[in-house]
Amino acid sequence: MKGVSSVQRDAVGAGMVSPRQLMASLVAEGVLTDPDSPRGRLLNAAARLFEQKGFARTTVREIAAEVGILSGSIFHHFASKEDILCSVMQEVTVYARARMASAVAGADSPRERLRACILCELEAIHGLAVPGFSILVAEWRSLSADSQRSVLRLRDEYERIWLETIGGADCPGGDPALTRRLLLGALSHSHSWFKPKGRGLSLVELADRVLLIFAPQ
Amino acid sequence: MKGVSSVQRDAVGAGMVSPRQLMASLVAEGVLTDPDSPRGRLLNAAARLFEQKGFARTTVREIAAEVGILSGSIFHHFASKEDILCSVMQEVTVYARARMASAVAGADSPRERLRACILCELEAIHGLAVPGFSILVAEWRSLSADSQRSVLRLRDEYERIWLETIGGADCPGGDPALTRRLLLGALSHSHSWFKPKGRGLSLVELADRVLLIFAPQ
DNA sequence: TTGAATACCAAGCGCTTGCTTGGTAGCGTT
DNA sequence: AACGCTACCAAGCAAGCGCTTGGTATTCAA
Repeated sequence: MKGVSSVQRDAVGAGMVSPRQLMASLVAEGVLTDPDSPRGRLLNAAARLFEQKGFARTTVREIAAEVGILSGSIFHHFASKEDILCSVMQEVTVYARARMASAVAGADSPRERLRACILCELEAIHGLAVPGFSILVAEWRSLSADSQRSVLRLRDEYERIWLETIGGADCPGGDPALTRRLLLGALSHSHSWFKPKGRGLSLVELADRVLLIFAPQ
Repeated sequence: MKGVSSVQRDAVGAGMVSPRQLMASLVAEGVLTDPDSPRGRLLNAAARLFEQKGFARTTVREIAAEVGILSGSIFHHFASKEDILCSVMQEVTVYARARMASAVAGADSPRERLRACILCELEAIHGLAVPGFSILVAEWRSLSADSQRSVLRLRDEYERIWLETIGGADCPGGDPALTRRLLLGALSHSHSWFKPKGRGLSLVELADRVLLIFAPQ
């Protein structure tokens, strides 16, 4: 059981399986691409670039260069550039869903579960836990309608966890779907202003502030 | 005084100057481009296209075709494609700022002022009042650092109004800057899910729900 | 030993892109 | 009548793009 005694854990993961363990089991299940395979390395490089510069401003030549191959060789692994984006989003969604399920499972009270959801998504958005997560919101329009559907299908359970958690906590308004949408907007926008370094808020503090607004005690 | 008796007003504008009047006075001041001039028509067409398909997926040929000229002729009005985006953002910011100032001036209590801000921004985001507003958030990264600065300078007063209004209402947390950031995220994300038609929420109802969360009575 | 599969290279095709250049038509001023 | 200004056209350039094609090295099972 290597990796269990890993020193650094992210805040949500305390008491849960390690990120590495989680990913390894998902790879073993066959629902996630092995990050050490050629395809996996391409997906990671693409995710990083899409997050940094956006989909349209990233070229296949850059993605290829990032893993040390020529641009044409990419198309032995993906049908098109959009296929790369779609695959990145699918992988990110699968991993984020597993992480979210694990996060709420480790929380006891309804309010603690909501806190775990918020923190889990914040960590995903800021690349601490799920590299490429912010692409899901930022580059949604770059995806064809068909690809959008394929990602949405994977995202369903992720959102179901959210809705049940919000429904369990007593949030004002009594409309979990609306609360979720406002929360998603508020949290994902933090990607463009939150700086973890410095004397400002930490991610955990931010999560608590958000919790205080959306589920006042 | 043509246009004053305009039948349709947006919700925030009740009792205020009409959108046409406001824009006309800003044009007269020289801070806004006349929408009937060649440059103004190009800016409007570009704003519409950037909003629909995004900056990167819009070509200068499409913008030109929208106003019935050839692509090369665009560059007698703008230095580059990015200059078009920057100009759109500047114009949008100037107009939105004037509208926001007018909105809070028409509200009496601190809480009403916050409500007016929220509704005003919602109407802007959904293109009912300020076409192209959503570009400010969606395409921010498409702008060079210099252009970002030039837009930020114009945006300062807009954000100042927000911060003072939030500071005046008693929002939980006691951190107007954080509240503003969460609000901006929540409101601008509504662009991707809110459908005004149908039996769902209206924009005014949405504003009230948001107000209830961010400034509970 | 052969054959199939995987992963990649080398070269470049066809197309689109933002943008340039040189010239012209119309209009108002002097 | 001559000038200058604005607005635009016609044509196309250079660069960059996603992607294709034909071939090669390596691996591994039969």
